[in-house]
Amino acid sequence: MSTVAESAPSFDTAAWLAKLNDAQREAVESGAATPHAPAGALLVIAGAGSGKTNTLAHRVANLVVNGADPQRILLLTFSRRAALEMIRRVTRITAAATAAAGGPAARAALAQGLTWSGTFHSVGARLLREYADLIGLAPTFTINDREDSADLMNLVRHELGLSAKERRFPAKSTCFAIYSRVVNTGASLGQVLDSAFPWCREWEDDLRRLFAAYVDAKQKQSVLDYDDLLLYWSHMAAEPALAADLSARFDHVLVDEYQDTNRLQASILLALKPDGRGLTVVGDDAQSIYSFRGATVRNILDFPAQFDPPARQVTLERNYRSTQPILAASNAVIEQASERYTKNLWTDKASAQRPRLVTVADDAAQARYVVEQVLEAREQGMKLKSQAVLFRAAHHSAALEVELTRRNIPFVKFGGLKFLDSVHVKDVLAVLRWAENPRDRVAGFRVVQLLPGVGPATAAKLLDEIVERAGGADPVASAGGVLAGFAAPARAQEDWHPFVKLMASVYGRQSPWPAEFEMVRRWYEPHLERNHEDAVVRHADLLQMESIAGTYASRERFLTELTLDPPDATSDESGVPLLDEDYLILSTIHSAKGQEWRNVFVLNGVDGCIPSDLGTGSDEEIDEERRLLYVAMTRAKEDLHIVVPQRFYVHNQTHLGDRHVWASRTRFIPTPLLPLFDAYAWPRVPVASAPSATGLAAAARAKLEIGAKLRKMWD
DNA sequence: GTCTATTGCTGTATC
DNA sequence: AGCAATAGAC
Repeated sequence: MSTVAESAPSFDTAAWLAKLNDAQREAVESGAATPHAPAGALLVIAGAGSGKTNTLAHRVANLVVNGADPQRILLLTFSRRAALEMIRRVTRITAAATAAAGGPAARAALAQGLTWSGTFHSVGARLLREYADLIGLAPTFTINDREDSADLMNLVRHELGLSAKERRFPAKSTCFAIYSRVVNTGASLGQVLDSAFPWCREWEDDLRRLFAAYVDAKQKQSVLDYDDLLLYWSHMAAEPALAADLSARFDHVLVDEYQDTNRLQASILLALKPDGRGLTVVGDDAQSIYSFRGATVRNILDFPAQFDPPARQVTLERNYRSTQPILAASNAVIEQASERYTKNLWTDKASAQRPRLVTVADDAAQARYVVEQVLEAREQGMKLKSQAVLFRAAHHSAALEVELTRRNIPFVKFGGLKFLDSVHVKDVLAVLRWAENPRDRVAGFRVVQLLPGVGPATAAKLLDEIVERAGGADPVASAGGVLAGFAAPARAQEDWHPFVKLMASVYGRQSPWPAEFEMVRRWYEPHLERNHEDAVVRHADLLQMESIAGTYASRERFLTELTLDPPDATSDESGVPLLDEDYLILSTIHSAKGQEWRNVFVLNGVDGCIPSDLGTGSDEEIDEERRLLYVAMTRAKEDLHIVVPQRFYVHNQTHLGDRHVWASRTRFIPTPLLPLFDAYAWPRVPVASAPSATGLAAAARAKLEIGAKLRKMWD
């Protein structure tokens, strides 16, 4: 086999790019022939199911094949799952492209990897650690997830005396949400309060004080929250001395899901590639569903005009995923938006089956319907894994989960509560985080209070002593000593020594990495048993965690990656199904992004769920909810069921407590759109007494209207 | 100072 | 249903 020359080899590109359509091919090849002198910015508007991932992967592969250095390619994706998928595809495509010409050199280069591939946050974390010394950051900084951040906010809130107000101050998670929104959108506190948190308006001044103190606390403790990863990065990139160095690291920057980035992220890109050369962004304005996180669709719409000459735009409109009837219904739903979108999807995949709009009596019937249909499809050879149930909020699947468990059908749920959020897992992680960074007050506060007899006051005293003893120096050196010499309260005496011993060991890194986890777990076990009735179940979680810990190279990597990219599936009590086993997918619509299944069920297609009654404030919010339904519908390849329970159970409605609510069909499928659906009630009326099909549909509609009337009684 | 019981309030989706 | 603040017992 001959080796490939150093210069760009000339392959028969037609062969491996032949499967792409014209638009895709343009997106792949535009400006990619000269990877060392990248062309101007490129925007790819890629509709749902238009082969976006594949196109992006081809583009990266094409760059590599033409001689680009994979390590100088920055590939920003929405999740680590997406990043892994991208790497897998690029590797495969590159291998295929170079095999004919016998290109081991290109393949070898790729094997060393697309090392800079990940989410904005994880790439940010890596860069910040590398540049930490230059920007006055302790390289051992730890990263707070949302809950840790809220806990820190809470500590600060108490210190400022905001908890003892006459009228109750906003909850810690609300405070943090407000703060985060201000940071991510770049709007003022007042604007954010007006638009998203009007009920907190009266607290503006106190909130401003709180946020200032929160920022101060983070800096003193060397902890960063998610937003800081972007914030520090953008400030770093804005610093001329560092900016040159940063942007010179990467020849190509490619961003997936650009519609879900926020202003901070856009500013980072602009700082990295001010003239747009080598910059490619891919996204779909109709699938923007993360504005609650500060994402703005303006990023993608305004992208071309940011550069001179403006970015080149390629639009992928051909859908390869769904059948024509599914696409027709999805297009009709999105067309009702007040905002126009940049494309219309089409397909030549014909089918006689329209998407189904199924009316059922209630939650329980909805669960039975789904189970029955899933099983029927499986009877006909469709694997459970090819089927998915999607819903707006994590708890919408509760009844279904019960039914699936009862019928012994394995499932994996994406989204919702992560097992990282459970107290026992957080306890163990807190020990490790505190060891990594003894300044981390949230972690320390939590750990010390695990000991019986130690409460907030004692914990605060101890943490103060550690910081005091260290002076300005790294507290790792002094923390062990402070612990050993601390006058522990009488009730904690018995537990104190083992605790000191444990911490001394982890501070001193006396055990190599995964072994250290085990040591911490063993220390924690008695506390677990003392505090929790269901210690056995929780213990199993910790063991699972331990095996996960073993897959990371070091404590620092483990902690960082886990907070930035937590495993996103949760198991039910029956345990995680084995990977080779078949299981049904349950997912929030948000977590279903970028995925596809042959058979898709959308739960609770009713007003109050989609749109969520929390998201019906403004037109923008309603449009986002509409896009959410659009995203859900366009996940389906062959069959789509939107289930509409006429009555569903809500809990904790203000003043009224738990109750049943009469629901009406989602406003996103108004009556004129009904012909695009196969609408029927389930269980079906027995054939003998069944009215004609149209009569049945009319009957179903009449029923719905009654539902709406009844619902109005409660408004 | 810590712990438990009680009462009142609460905004979804996620890196 | 789960968290936050408070009261009262140790």
